[in-house]
Amino acid sequence: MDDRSLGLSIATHDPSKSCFLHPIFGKIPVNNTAAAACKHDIMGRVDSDRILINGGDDRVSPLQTHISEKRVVNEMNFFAHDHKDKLASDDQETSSVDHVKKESASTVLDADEQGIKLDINTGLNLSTTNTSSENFNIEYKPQENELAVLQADLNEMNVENQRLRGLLNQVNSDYRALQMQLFTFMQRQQIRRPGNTPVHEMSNGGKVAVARQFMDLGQAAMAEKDDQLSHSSSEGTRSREFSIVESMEMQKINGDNNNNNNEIVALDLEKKNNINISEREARQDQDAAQSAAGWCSNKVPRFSSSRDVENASQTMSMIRKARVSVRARSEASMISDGCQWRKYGQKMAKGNPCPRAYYRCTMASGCPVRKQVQRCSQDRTILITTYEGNHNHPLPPAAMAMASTTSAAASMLLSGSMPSADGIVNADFLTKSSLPFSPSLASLSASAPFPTITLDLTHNPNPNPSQFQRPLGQFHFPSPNNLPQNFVTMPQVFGHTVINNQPSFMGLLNSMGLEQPQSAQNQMPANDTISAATAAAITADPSFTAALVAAITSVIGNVHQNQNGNSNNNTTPRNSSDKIEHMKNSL
DNA sequence: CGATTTTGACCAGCGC
DNA sequence: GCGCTGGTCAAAATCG
Repeated sequence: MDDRSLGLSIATHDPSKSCFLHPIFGKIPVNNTAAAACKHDIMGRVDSDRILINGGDDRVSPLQTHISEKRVVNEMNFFAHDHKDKLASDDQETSSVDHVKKESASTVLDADEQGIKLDINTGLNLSTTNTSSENFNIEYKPQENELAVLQADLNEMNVENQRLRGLLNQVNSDYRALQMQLFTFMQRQQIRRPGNTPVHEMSNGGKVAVARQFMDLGQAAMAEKDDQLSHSSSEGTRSREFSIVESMEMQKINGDNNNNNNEIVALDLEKKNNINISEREARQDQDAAQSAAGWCSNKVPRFSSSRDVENASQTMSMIRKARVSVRARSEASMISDGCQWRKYGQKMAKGNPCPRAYYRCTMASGCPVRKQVQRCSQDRTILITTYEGNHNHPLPPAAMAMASTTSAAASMLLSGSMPSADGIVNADFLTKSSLPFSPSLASLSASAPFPTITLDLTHNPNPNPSQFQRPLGQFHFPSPNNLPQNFVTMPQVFGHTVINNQPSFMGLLNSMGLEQPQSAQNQMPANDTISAATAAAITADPSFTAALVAAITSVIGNVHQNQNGNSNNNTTPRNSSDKIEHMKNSL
C-alpha cells in the first residue's frame, strides 16, 4: 500500500492552479495520474464534480482507467444531471469550478478565522511537490524533518496495518470454520428431525433473520468449498462474498421447501431428507469433484443420489438464471458498477425497440457473472441492468457495493418469501423492517422466465436541490402508497449490505448513484472481508465521517435530486451534525 | 498488437 | 417438426 493511501481526501480540481481544492485540507497539488484523470474530467465536462477519494496511488489501475478515462463517457454518471440542476438553480454561480472554489476557499477561510491550524496530517504526502502555486505552501508545507517523521509514522502504521490484516484474516477463517461446524450440525439435526421443520420457521426472528443466517452460512459454505477447490483448482483465491447461488444452495440444503410457490428452490427435498446421512457424506467427495468442473463448478451442492445429482444439475441451471435487475435512470449505455465487463452480444428483444446488450465480467478469467443491459421500452431514460451469477474472484469495493446489494436482494428473493406463480409477493415479509433504512423499491417477478428481483432506483423522491440536505444514510424512497403498480416495498436491501458485512458506505454511495471513489479501490485489499472491515474502520472515524459528509455536501451539493419522485423527508435532519450522525449510524 | 466491440450464425428451450 | 425467442459464440472490425 502506498503511504499516501492511508489518507482519504475529497478534492475538486482548481483549473487555475495545478492543485485540488479540498474542503477540509485546502489545496492539494496534482501530482499523480489518478488526479490528472480527475482533472481532465473536471475541466472538460459538465459532470466534473465527482468525488475523488484519492488514495494517491500513482498507478492507475485498469479499473480506474476503465472508469475515469475510457468508459466514463459511456457509463452512467449520476452526477451530471444533478449538477446541471444545481447550476440552473444557483444564479450566483457562474460555473461549477467557481462554485467549488468558493466553497473550498470559504472553508479554508473559516478555519483561519477560527484560528484553527490547518496542519492536518492527511497521510497523503501530497503537498511536498509542485510548490509553484503561490499562497499555497504557506500553511501546508511541512518541515523536512516533520516529513521524515510523518513518513516513518506512516511506515509504522503500514506495518501495523499489515499485522492487523493478517489477524483479521485469521479471525475470519476461524469464524467461518465455526460457522460451518454450526451449520453442519444444524443441517444434520434438520435431516434427522421427522417433521423437518424448515429453518426459517424455526427462527423467532422471522425470515429476515434467516436470510441473514443464510448469508453468513453461505459464506461459511463458500469457505469450505474454497478449501475443496483449492485441491483441484489453481484459481486460488475466490470471493467469499455471498452470492445468489450460495443463497439458493444453502436454502436447498436446509430443506427450504415450505413454500409451495418457490420456483427456485425446487429440489425434491422430501427425497433428500430421506437420504441416509452416511450415504450423503460418503458422496461428498464425489460431489466435490463434480463441483470442481464446469463454469458453475463451485455451485453444485452436495446431493446423495444420482437422481439428486441430476436434479441438482437441472436446478443449478435454474439457479444460475436467478437474476437481480436494477433500474436506474441513465443516458449512458451502461451503469458503472465497479466491475469490468466485456460485451459479447447484442440482440433485439421482443417487445422492446431497444437492443439488449450482453456483458460478462472480465475481472477474472472464467468469472460466470453476466449482465444484460437494456433500456426500458416505456421510458428510455431508464436503464435496466440485470445481473446473473456470482463472481469467482475478489471484488473491489465499488463492485462489492453493487454485488452486495444485488446479493442482498437475491437473498430476499430466496429467503422464503418467494413470489407466487402469479407474481404476488409476501408483502408481510417485505414490509417488515426494523433497520434504519427506508425501504427501497423492489419487485419480485415470478412470471419472468427466471426468478427475478427488480430494484428500482428510478424513483428518487428528491424533487429539489435542497433535498440533498438529508443525511446520507437516510434515503427516502417512495412511500408504499406511491409505488407503481406491481411493485412492493422491500426493506433491507441495503440493510443486508450491513448484515452481510459489506462496506455499507460503498453501498450507500452506490445507492445514491454516486460513483465509487476510484482510488478507494486501490486502498482496499483484495479480500472483500478485509475490505469491508477496512472500510468500516475508516468510515467509523468521526473526523473522516464529518469531513466526508462536509466534502460531499460541498462538492456535489444537490446531487441526487434529479428524479421525479415525490419527496417525503419529514424526518430528514437538516443540519450538518444530524447528517453526520445519520451517516455514522448508517456506516 | 492486444483488448474490446460488432454482428451474423448457431444453439437450446418452449409453445403450437 | 416447425417457428419463435433468448442467449451465446466467434470471426471480423475497431480502438487505444
